[in-house]
Amino acid sequence: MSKQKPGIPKGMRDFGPKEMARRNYIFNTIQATFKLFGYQQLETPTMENLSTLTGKYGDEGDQLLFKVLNSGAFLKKVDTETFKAGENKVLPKISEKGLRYDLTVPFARYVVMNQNEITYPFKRFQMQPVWRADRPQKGRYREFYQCDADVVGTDSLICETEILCMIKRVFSDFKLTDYDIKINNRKILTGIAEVIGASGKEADLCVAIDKLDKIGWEKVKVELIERDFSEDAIDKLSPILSQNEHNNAGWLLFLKKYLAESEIGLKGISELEEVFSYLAKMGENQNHVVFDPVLARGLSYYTGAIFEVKVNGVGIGSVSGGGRYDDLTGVFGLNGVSGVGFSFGVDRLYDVLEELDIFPDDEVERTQIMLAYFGEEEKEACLGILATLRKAGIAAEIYPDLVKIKKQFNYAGKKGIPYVGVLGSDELENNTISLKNMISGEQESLSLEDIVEKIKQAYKTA
RNA sequence: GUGAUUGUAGCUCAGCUGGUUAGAGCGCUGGUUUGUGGAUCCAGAGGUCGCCGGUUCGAAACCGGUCUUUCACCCCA
Repeated sequence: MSKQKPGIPKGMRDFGPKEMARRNYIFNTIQATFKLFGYQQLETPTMENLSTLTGKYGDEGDQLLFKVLNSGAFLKKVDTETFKAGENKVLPKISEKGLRYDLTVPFARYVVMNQNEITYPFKRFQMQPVWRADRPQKGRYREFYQCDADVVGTDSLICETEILCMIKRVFSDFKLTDYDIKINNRKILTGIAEVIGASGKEADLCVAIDKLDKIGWEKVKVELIERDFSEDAIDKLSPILSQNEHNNAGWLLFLKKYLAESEIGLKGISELEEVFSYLAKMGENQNHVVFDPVLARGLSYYTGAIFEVKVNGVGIGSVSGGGRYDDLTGVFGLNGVSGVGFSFGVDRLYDVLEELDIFPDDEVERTQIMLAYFGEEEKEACLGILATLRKAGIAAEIYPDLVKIKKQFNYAGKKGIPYVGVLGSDELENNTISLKNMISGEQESLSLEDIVEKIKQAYKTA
């Protein structure tokens, strides 16, 4: 048997103890806020039927789906003729399952399957990995976690407002101060497209305009022409782009005039105004909330509010996004269920907190005391002590092998364990334990009861 | 999907225009101390030079392919 070098597939990552402590901090922080706002947890399977997934994310999205080969003789259904017809013909015959691409579509599937058991409005959160066969690069992985919170079965704009509140709360928990929650409304985009005489082309419009900061107005113009926008339309668009408004209220005032001819556009504005008014009533200001009339998001199913959160000063894309979709469950045969939701990208949040170096100290998950000993007899005595410590709620461990005391200390030092209790013949005789503080280096002889007290005390003050 | 880029010891990297036994620092193991870790000193172990093939008397180095890393574009969390 030849030795093989271990490795993991492209775009996949391991998370060691340190990463996990930090990731759990992120998960716990987000989860606490979700629960505080009345969301309940849901999990769905890793694999979905390919028929559930395909066609929901556009052609590009379909390309990025990980497909799972059928079990058994998967080639059985493929004859020479279909094989020659190419992968589009072969694929459905050899693969009927795929890895989930996001959490929203599986959620929609769940809602439809359980429509009669669910109490509406249904507020659920979900924190699970998703997979995309993308080319990995900065802030982009093939396996990454999303933390979604969605409400279905209500049109109330209170939900949108609460999303703003949740984002603000989570970010404040993370001690993030410089970030923007960009908000827009799909209806405003539709209105703009209407007003410039390019109805139905808001998606193209946004892809082009989104690059304004990056490539400049002239190049955006070129792209707009390439995307089949008329000169006239581009002229009509320019007032928005030259608008120098940085204030939400000012923007809305401007757009009310600009979109005066578009009923749907005005609807979008009034929805936004309603969200802002709720926000005020919930005692929140509009800090970090930035209205961006050209914000659009890839997923075409959004019909109302659109959110995207970007942390400033770091080279990482958006860390959170979402919006309202009026008919997500429609494709699964359940019409008239409106929903709104958003998602935190855990892996990108991790990168952001890392880059800004604002992770809290992760001492909490450490073992508090380790027992070291000199011989067989002492080792057995340690086992009882160990049980007592754990019963008292102290994270304790014993070095499992009888080795030199130096090695036992070394282990404790490496692992950052703050206390080591030493048992030797003297201690055994006097019924004491020598407790060494690994940080100060001090050592004292104590009874087991004293040690329990001391460690509990040390952690209470910490 | 397009265009670049990376791969040498556990880690971070040297290795000149192809030339004998591939190096350093850190880490690791052991000793200095058969009852005390993080310091010093001493010793030692660890590498099919990503993988496959080609050119050559000779390849870690050159060429082709492939996988992987990182990055930009596309798109997206």
